[in-house]
Amino acid sequence: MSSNEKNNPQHNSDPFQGFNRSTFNFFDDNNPCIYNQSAAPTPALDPSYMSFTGCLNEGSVDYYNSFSKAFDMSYSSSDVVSPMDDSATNTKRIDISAENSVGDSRNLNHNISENQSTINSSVSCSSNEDEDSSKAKKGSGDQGDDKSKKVNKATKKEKRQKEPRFAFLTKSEIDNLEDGYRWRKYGQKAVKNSPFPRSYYRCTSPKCGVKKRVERSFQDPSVVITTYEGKHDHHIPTTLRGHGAGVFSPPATAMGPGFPHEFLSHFLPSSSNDPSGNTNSMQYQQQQQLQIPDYGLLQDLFSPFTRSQAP
DNA sequence: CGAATTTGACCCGCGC
DNA sequence: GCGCGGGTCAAATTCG
Repeated sequence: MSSNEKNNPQHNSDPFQGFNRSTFNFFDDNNPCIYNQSAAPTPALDPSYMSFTGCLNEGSVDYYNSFSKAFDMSYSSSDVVSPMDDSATNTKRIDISAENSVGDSRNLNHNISENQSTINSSVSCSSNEDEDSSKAKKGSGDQGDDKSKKVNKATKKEKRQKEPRFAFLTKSEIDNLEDGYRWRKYGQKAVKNSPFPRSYYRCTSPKCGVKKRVERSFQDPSVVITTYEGKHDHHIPTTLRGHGAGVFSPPATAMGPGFPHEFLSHFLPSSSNDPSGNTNSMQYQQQQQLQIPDYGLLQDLFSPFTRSQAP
């Protein structure tokens, strides 16, 4: 929590406040995609930016395939995510290992510093089985006085599956960006070489093991690095308390473009787990929307998601 | 008073 | 083997 967030009137009154001038890039190593979301149209006209649609056209693979790959976890554990090497975006290629994709902000900051006008976000797709299974279950439970916990952890270790990981660089004044899901903070750590701490959040939904890490770039404090890990097995809660409640349904549609975190969050629930069975249609809608070669129409991009989430 | 956050301690992996 | 850094836990604290 940071009391800062809680005391932040913007955060309380308008969860989208911080998103208005956000720039999101997401891509994988095969299909660099940048989605520039900005209230001001200027950045979209900046040649250094690639529009979302342009991104789709540019890449040989449609964006859905891109994300499919991401969720299919075709990468190996210590894979290197090479976000992009695209002169059109004036961005240098950097290699971000799964471990460092977000954890090591030095790489990210390096990337940022290479081009302050283009914020690169890595959708780092990594099979973190080893990392997750080993690291997810540590701490006091292993302290010898509770063997049952130890057993549970071992069990969980076996069950633990590969978790996709997605990192975003988001230009926002708000650290904890609202994405429609409810998160509980379970830790905070100082980041080496950075004055800004890294916060660890876990989805509050039962049985949903999705985690996210939030940290701020020390070289560009306006950039928030958010890493999602895992897939939500549920829809965005509609009973969010406070600022979250009801934000994403009608308002998002009315407001135009939704927040890309929300956008991505709709990818997170696996289709097989979707009880409503309409995921495919959603994906279809997404693809259809994305075919529109007009940046302005991106305002409609997220509407289908928002509508479909209504219970 | 329940829920969420804070924070120090702890564990583990990795590099040296 | 040791130290460092990342990640997690859980008691204490704060908040609504």
